[in-house]
Amino acid sequence: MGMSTSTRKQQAREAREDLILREAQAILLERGYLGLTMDRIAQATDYSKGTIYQHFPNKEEVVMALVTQTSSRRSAMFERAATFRGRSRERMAAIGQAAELFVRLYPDHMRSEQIVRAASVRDKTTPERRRVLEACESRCMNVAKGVVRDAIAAGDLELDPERVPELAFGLWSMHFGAFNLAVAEWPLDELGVDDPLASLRVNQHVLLDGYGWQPLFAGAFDWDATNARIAHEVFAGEWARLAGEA
Amino acid sequence: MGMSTSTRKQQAREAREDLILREAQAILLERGYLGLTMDRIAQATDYSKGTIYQHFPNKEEVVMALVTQTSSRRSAMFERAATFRGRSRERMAAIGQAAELFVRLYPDHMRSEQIVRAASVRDKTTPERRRVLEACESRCMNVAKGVVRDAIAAGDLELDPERVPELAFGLWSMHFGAFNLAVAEWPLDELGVDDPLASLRVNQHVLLDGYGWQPLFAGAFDWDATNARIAHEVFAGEWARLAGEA
DNA sequence: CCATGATTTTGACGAAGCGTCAAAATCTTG
DNA sequence: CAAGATTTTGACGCTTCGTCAAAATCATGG
Repeated sequence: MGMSTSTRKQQAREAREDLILREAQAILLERGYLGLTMDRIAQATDYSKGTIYQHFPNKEEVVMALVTQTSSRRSAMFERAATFRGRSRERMAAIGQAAELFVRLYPDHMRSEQIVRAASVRDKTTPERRRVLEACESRCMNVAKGVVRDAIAAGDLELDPERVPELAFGLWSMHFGAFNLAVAEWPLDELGVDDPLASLRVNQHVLLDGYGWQPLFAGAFDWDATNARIAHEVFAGEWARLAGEA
Repeated sequence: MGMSTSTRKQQAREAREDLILREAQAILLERGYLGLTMDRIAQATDYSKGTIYQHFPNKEEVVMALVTQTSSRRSAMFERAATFRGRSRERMAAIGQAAELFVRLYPDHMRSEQIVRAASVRDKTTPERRRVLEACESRCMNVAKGVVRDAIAAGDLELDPERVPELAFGLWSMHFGAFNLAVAEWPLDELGVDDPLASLRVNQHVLLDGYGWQPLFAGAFDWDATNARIAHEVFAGEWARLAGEA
């Protein structure tokens, strides 16, 4: 058995895994989590159930794989956001824009992530794949923490370095909560919240103002211009795609 | 058929429903969401499956009922918190303490709520029971909004009344996110977040500082004293229970 | 090109849960 | 207490899961 054989097999395997995930994604989108079954995946991919099980030990793992795929895109967007040329707080604003853009591009991802996070579902997945997802989160968190540290170094923010994770966690929990509330079609408007994402945009800035991170949102700084610049210089492609889909 | 007969039947029915929910709660605690089955509930209650189905059309509704029960306790705690005698921002801090106390008293509730919020699960529940849950949320939200309005009226906070829901949503999303992240046993500590609830306590105050709500957290005010007073004057019973369980 | 052994694919199968419903049990009332 | 109304029961049909022996396909040396 030559190297080329092994490679060819490996490639075929990967191609098939891609196909499985593509079809699973489509089924998930069309019929929801409960409508996603291993039999249906098999049928859609024209493979037998046994073959699907060669790739994924259960459907939770399939969903986990989908979540992981998309999550790594988010990490990449965060990393790209942090490269924005501007003051530290503008770079953090870029990360915020990345996060919002992400949920708007992949609204169904949040729904899947919610499922995968539920304890009973997560218990059926392998630690290995969980690790991958944790790594994505870690990347996002590290990008954010890096920007905070840069802010301290640049003198834009006065904060004990010990408290950097705390600040990052504040942003994360606020985003996580708002996105999950926004995506679960709960009647938020009846509670007076017409546009949760808009509220989030403000609250995130208010939080950073609370930390005294310069330049303040409640100040003379032209944040509209910054947001426009971020959209143009970092996420032009994504915004175009979003506009195209709508 | 006299009135007493009807009443007796009604009472028996309610007693049975309580029993079902109690047993379901126990099973949920012990075996998780996927381990909760209608057959097991039937077995545990010594009724047949058909009888269980007389009360709940599926297990999603059972969980929904459990979530609703506990949620209404949270609403009550919020309402009690708002009665705290103090300045507006202290009263909001009392609500914060209520929220934290609640997750610590019922950590499993958050897990169930997470499941019930997932779209695929929620779709199987009746609109009627969803309404009940929404009503609980509405109560919580209204308590919070009331305190914010009081703050504006008292001059502790300068804010366009239009933006009251926005502020409330900021707190809600931050809490919701942090609680869900804390309760899903994800390795947050590896991301530098050792004590998510402690971080939340700070971040919630930082957010309100960002809004300029007096008296500020980052000021001379003695917040430790306020927290102790809240714990003692409003939630003495709950804290005792928490200490007893630990 | 074929034989042979390794590898992969298949789908039938047992187990488990769901929700239903006709029959059995129980209760009500004249 | 008899007859009719109501409630309870659990067996049944259906769906999904995950497995595994048999069939199909592939790799390799002659």
